[in-house]
Amino acid sequence: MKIKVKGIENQGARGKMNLNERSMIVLQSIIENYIKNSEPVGSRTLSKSIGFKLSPATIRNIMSDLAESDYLIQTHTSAGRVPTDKAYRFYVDSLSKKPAVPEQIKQKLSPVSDVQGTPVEYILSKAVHLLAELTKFACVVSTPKQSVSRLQRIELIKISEDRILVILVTKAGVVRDKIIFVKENHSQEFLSSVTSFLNEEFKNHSMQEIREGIHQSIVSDRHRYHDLLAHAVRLGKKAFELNQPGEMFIEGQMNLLLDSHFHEQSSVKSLIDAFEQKTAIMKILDESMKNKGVHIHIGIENDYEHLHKCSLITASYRNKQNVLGSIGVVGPTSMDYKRIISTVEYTAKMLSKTISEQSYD
Amino acid sequence: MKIKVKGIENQGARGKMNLNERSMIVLQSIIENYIKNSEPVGSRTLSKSIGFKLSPATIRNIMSDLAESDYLIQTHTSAGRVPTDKAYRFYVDSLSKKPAVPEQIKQKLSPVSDVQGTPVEYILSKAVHLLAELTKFACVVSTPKQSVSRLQRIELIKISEDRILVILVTKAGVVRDKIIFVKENHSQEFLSSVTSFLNEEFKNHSMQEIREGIHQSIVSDRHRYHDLLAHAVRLGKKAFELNQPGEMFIEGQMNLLLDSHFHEQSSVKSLIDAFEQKTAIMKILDESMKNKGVHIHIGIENDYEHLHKCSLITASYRNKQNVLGSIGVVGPTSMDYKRIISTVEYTAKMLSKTISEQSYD
DNA sequence: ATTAGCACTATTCATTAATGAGTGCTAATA
DNA sequence: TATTAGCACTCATTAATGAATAGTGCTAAT
Repeated sequence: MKIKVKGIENQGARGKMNLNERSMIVLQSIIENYIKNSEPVGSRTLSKSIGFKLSPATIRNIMSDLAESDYLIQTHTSAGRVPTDKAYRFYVDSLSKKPAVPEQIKQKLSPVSDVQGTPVEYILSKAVHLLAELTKFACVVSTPKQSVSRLQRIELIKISEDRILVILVTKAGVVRDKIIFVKENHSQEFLSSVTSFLNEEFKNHSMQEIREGIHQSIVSDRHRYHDLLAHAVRLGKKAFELNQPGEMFIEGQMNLLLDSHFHEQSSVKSLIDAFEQKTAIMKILDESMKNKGVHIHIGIENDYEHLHKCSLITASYRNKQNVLGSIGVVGPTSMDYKRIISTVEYTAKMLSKTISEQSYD
Repeated sequence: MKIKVKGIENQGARGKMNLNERSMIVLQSIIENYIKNSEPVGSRTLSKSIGFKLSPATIRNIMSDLAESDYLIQTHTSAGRVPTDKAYRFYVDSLSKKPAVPEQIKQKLSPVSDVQGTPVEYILSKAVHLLAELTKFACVVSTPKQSVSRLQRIELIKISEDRILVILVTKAGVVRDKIIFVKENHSQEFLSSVTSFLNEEFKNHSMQEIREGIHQSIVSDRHRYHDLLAHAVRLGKKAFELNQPGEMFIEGQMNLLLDSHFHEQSSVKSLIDAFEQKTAIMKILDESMKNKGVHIHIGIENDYEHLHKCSLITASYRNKQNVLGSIGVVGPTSMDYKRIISTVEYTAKMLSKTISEQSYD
């Protein structure tokens, strides 16, 4: 069987040519082979594993072209070829139809919905744990951003003479508590009044809005004429002050060490650094909240240098109202993108579903 | 200079002899040498590094005896000798005077007290993070056990028709929340009454006591005559039900990989397993709460097989009233015990101090 | 009891050679 | 003109060898 090649803009100069259909198939085949075996793939192997008949020599020519266009590299002269990040990018972009999530994976992730009714943090940690188990890579999940979520309820509880416990419950079902210190010794009855006032005033508003609203209340002077209001505003300001930075749960870091890629290369130190200062990964997760669907960051595409040997697959999770956070996988650039992408996507979906059902809107 | 040897029960048979003073010094010297350089130590090296004059040959004799008594092993015939777990046990037991904590370490741990006023979990994570940074090993800390801590306050908040948010504040300053599902649609006023009742009834009692107390209330039938009481008991039972298993924070797992010992031996897999199913380490932390002071588990002494190449140094932390949890270090058996022990001890002390000051008794 | 001396042993390191997987190029072929 | 067979060449990997080294154990002398 011969394959008809419709060269798309196949200009003379090889180095600059676009990929024709056949070389695309060859490239895909190389990539999938490499993903599977983690070993440079040579023309002979490929000639066998590829769907149609093509001699090693011909394949060598194609591979040579692909190498010239930076889709492949050789570790040394007599070695097979290895896909570059550019190749992986091509590969994931050409994955048009997402494969159905295997029943087995669905089943392994089902415990996520079992923990419905528990604190959101617990659901998240369950999800990220299972994801790590399934993918055998490191997995991360960011806790719901406080600023976007909207207030379901605030409660002020007197704990001691100078301490008040503030409980914030958001529509997403997230409970945050913190202790604020006050100079005046308020009675619990008084705090109850303030609580009622704050709830009436701010329920259903986002934390962001509330902070701004309170700021305005302070700027306006209507509260000067009302003692309760004045105190409510002052306490509220403290209560709603954002002090907890966004958190992130990490699971399965150690998985990466079993992966041959990280084991051989001495990029272990890099990985350690990457997870040590979590900011870079956190940033990618935050970014992922801005758009729907699965996000893919391949190797060199990452801003942070220590992640240059890694790919990140992320997807945001949400309740009915808002995007809350994201969950993702950190693995080698040669990961099985098909599988990981669909798994992450499905996990995010499960997470969204579970959290939505215990949200309050 | 010659060293007079007062042999303590130096019976003829070498294999069964106790350690005389000189061989003790030699053993200590070997251990400290090995801890420092991670390399088998030979008679020649030792002859130089030891405090007093002794020829390599003599030292060889001593070492031979020590090897026969299972304090040392050789990796092969022509290698120096390496301390066994038994040797490390001897070593830590003979560390009578704990060295003062270096000012530098104190300084690096000072941020622990800076986070006073934040949730206990945050203080814990700060402490364990710093400990990992200081020791360069993996560190763990268990969150306060709910059962032992005593109730400062309970609050029931109506969230939706069938959901009630329960907030438990313990004397230790730990806030726990959970959502319980109910069939009846209670009004918030009613919940407030129940709240008052529960607070009056159970404040200052340990969770354990409360659970038992409520059980008794149910067994007795006095509540049958009182509607509020009946509901209070029913809600309280749900509210105080223990559903969150003890948690544990882990930091610096990756540090272990940089350690030459784990790198060379392929015991990495074991370590991964150990941290994967956290129960074994959790059990050791729990155990550590039962007695005061620093606890040391050396290699083979650990029940859990995957920890046979590790030593664990743990210490409990507490508030004024109760032991709350423990913090610890997981490292290679050849860790610098002196330094690690004093660091863990000091960290636990800092933790206790910081948490005590924001406890409510 | 201690030590010097010496034979012995096992690791480590560098060198060498053989093997093999894979390429690039050229000439033959369909 | 596209494909293929054939061959020379390259480089990593492996095994084998031998020299250097660090260490011990034993024995005889001090």
